[in-house]
Amino acid sequence: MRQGCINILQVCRINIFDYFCTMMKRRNTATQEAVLAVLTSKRRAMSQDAIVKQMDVRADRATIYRILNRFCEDEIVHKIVADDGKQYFAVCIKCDEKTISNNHFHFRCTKCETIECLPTIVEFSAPQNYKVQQMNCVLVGVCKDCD
Amino acid sequence: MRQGCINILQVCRINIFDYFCTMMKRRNTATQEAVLAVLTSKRRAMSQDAIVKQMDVRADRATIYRILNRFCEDEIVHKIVADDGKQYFAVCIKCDEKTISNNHFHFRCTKCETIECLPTIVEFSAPQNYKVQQMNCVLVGVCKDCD
DNA sequence: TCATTAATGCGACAAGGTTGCATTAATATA
DNA sequence: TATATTAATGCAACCTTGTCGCATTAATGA
Ligand SMILES: [Mn+2]
Ligand SMILES: [Mn+2]
Ligand SMILES: [Zn+2]
Ligand SMILES: [Zn+2]
Repeated sequence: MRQGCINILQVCRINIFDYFCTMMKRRNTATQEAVLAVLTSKRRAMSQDAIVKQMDVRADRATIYRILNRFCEDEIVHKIVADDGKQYFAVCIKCDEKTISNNHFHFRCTKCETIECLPTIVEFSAPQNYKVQQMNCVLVGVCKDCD
Repeated sequence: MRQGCINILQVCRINIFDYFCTMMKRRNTATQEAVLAVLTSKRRAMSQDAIVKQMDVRADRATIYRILNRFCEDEIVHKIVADDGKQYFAVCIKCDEKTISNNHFHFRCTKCETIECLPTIVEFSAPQNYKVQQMNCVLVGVCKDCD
């Protein structure tokens, strides 16, 4: 990866956490910063246990969940429930060239067991008088790196 | 509902269970028939506990799950994991005028708390070299009956 | 420096689902 | 019909994921 990219990512990460602390009036704690750091560096949808494994700071399970739910409330992270019934969390990337909103497909690779946000918007025509407020769409298969 | 419809549904249900017993070489048991009867009569995606509540025969939780997974193996039922992380099961309807395959959206109504199969096929264009084998797509909102 | 209270750790808990194992009963065959 | 085979079941134990209450810690503002 080019140096430029790393810088952009790092600036981005700092900005998100900064936004979280100042705009959302959250306290600056090592654990919260570490969780966000993992999510932004991996750029994948990750489960609680996967996140903990990547963290340098130790933290309780309940705390991690509380942090993740806080991130969701503040809309810097979104939650996906995969077909294994587990919750996965991914940063809402806004510093990228293309903004990825919440209405996109997710892809679970059965080989590398990762879940990623696809830049593919979910298109549908719901039947008459159905009001769609959220969606949770996961495609399952083999990703480009595993085939 | 017209008498004709009921007849068609009942014939259909008998045929599915008959198919299950003869073609799939499964034994004819009251519990299996009861589970399938609930699913075909409700025509909704139902969770294990919702199914049990509708059953006249009593059966163990583990047994119900084993039956449902057996139905999935034999492809007379399909499984959806909703955004509450729970598994829901729905008959694969083939006796209807329009066949509903597995590649359709599901809709969870937050008011009546039901999950139904929509006749809306999931359309998407996965990125280059991604192989999609299954999907689990749930739209969440308010259904036509609740608004 | 101190007061406020958000954030954390710990334990307990619940829900959902699976598995092992003994028992029951559906089916095929004699 | 009687018997053997083994699929299906019931029960208990277990695991995983996620949440909650409560005491404690520490970030923040005054
Ligand atoms: Mn996403
Ligand atoms: Mn369906
Ligand atoms: Zn992969
Ligand atoms: Zn409804």
